[in-house]
Amino acid sequence: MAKLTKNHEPKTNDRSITSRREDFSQWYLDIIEAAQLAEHSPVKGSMVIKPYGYAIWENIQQTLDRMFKDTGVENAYFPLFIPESFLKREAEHVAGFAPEVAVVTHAGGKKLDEPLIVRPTSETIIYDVFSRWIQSYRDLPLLINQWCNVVRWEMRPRLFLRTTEFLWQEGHTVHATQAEAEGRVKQMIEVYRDFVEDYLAMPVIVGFKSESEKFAGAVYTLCIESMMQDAKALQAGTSHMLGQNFAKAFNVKFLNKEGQEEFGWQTSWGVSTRLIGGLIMAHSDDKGLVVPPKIAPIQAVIIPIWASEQEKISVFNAASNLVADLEAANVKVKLDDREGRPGPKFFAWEKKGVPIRVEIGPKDVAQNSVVMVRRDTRDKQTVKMAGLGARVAGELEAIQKNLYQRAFDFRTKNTREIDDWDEFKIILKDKGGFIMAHWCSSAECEAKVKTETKATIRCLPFGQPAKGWSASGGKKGQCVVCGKKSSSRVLFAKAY
RNA sequence: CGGGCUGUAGCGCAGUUGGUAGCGCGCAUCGUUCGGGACGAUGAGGUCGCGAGUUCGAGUCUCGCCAGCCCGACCA
Repeated sequence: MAKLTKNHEPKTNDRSITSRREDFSQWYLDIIEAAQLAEHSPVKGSMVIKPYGYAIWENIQQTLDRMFKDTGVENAYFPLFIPESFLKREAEHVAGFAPEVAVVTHAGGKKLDEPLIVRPTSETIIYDVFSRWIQSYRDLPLLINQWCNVVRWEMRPRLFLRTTEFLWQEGHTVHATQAEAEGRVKQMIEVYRDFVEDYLAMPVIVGFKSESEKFAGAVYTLCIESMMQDAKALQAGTSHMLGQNFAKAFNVKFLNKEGQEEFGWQTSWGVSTRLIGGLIMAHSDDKGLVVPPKIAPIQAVIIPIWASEQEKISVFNAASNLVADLEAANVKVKLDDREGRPGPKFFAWEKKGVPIRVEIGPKDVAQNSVVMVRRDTRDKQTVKMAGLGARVAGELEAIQKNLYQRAFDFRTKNTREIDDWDEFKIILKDKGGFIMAHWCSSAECEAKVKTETKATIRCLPFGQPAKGWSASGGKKGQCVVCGKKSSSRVLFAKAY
């Protein structure tokens, strides 16, 4: 578990980001503990999410939920337990998930006729229900989302990134045509991209998963991939084109305008509490968590400083005016009115990643000013009390931009185009990061890369000149492994 | 399931050739303090991972088991 020194600094305090890569997992755990986000539960692999961590999740939920609803999606809820036979109806799906499902064999004091699985994802049970909801093309498109927990019995759990039980949302849609379904797949990955880039300030690369990495049962999978501060990749969200695979397995049919029976075209898409893990690894520093303002439960904290009782009265007086001013400017503000010295409070809020700290003491009251400190740069300045709300709001925007830019620059610095197999191996061993390399599309070459370097194909990127990698993605070349013809570069990286 | 490391107070750790349990932080009370982790005094807190064995005596030695972490296979 996390080790804190006697002064409660994360123990990697004096190290730079690069040197910390050696001990990145410990650093990551330190941040989670220091920020009071989560802890291990008595059951191996599951975690307790503490109030502050959950508050971040709630902000993620609320924002995404609004974005989904803007595209016509509605929320619903489906059962936790799924008959085992459901899982088996789609061949690829069962092959992909069977090893990691938890199975309930006994309940109510007796053995069940048919075992129930705890959902690892809900395609099967939802589509069984959909088959009864849908009769006519007039029932389409059906656009449903659910927020829930799922269970996947993974071998190596990791707080937030891969826990046995995790919270997520899973969207499931049914469409009358293939084209419409494909449009939805694209639309939702773009929603994820917007959310992750604009709110979580994590630049992502959007693309297709390779055949071997796609969702079990999908025709193809789109994903967003982000780079963490140790230059490894994190899959932050996926959107699957299911074609008619599940429709055929679960009898999701409708009558078209011509009165003919057709199978529906389906999609599913999801993001999870893993996003919180991504947030931590993308932005935090050796002082603790750094939360982008747009997702922060508390955007500004006011710390009053006083010695005498008289000072306390005047300082609190001024502080409560500031609270009102900041609230009027739509800043989520907290006044830390606890007893105690200011020093420990500074550290406590810094560890939680609150974007802006406002210090107000007798000197400030006398001069009608306050001290404002940014979490991202730790830049400290004296500013006027009047108009503080607007000033802080502006600063929050600047922090949001800066975090994105910092992550973007880091990714750029650690992304390389490689055409030589030996160089490919050396770079992955010594530096890691993203490698854009040509690939012949064969599963053999993909597997060879994985065995020899531990890197995988993260995605086959779309061209995205505006926001991401844009170099010679479209140019033809030769597979970095076997030398055969390749039509474009793909993204290789070691991943979480 | 393989390879390595670790289990002693809430957390981090020390504990010598086997001799009756310690330190730091944190916590509680009081006082002085209060602009980047204050100081003093007093105090609470332990089935030394579990179980056997050796011994007058085991945190320490032996055997077995369990748990956790790291590295691989799995993965949102």
